[in-house]
Amino acid sequence: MNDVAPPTFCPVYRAIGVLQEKWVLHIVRALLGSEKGFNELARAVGGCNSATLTQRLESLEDLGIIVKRTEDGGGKLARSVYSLTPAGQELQTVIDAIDAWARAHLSESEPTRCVG
Amino acid sequence: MNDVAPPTFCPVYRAIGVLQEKWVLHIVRALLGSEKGFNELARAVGGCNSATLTQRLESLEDLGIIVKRTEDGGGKLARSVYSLTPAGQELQTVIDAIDAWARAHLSESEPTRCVG
DNA sequence: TCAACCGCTTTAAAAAGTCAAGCACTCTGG
DNA sequence: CCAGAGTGCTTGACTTTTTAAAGCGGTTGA
Repeated sequence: MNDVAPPTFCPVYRAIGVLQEKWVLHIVRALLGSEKGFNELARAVGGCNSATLTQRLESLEDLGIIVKRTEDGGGKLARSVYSLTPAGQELQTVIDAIDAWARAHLSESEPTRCVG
Repeated sequence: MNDVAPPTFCPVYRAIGVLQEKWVLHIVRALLGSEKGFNELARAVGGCNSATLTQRLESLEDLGIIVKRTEDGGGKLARSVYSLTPAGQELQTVIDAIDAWARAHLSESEPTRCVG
């Protein structure tokens, strides 16, 4: 009846809350390679639709994980470029950990047609 | 016109797909401390409802990340106990990476009322 | 001019998650 | 003995999130 107060309310909890949002890790991973434009990023992520992507990009920017830069490519056409902040780049360690785990435990019984 | 085939279709991609499901990382984190019963786990995770929890637990078991053991506590009352498989325990590295990142980049401007 | 790219936004529908209640059962305390 | 609280879930209705598909204003290239 008496609800127990959230037992552990630390940064980790918040971080998990951020990173488990759909597409977030994919976005970060795509951006770790190189900065990208909107559609370019959408293609790299693979499967995320523009509405969701826009939203994720906004909240990730609010969190200081990515930056949006609008570059006036010489003349008219303004291109938006998304890239990781230093904080975002440090998520590399997280991706690496996932990568290592995945190779060790996920590549066994699955199709895993890993191109490249 | 020609749709590009999924560029990277590797274990990592799958792993991210698994780990970004809502509550999954919380569940793993809770279970890293010690094995737990259903309601106990629900409380440790904090905020996940039973329907979702049941579902996550099932898929995590299918993936070989957790095991469900039904122990006949001496007499009648059968208690379900969930614990991590070796594969699941190795997610510790992922949680650690998130933890480290969170402490470095998430504890700055936020309330972060970390009890304990 | 027309088709194809850019970066998005909109709208409606589908999928996912949540709340609250309840079931069947056991164990504890007055 | 029997209410009350605990166990592990399931169910159904409701809300939130994600989705596909289309579209818009603009540019570039054939």
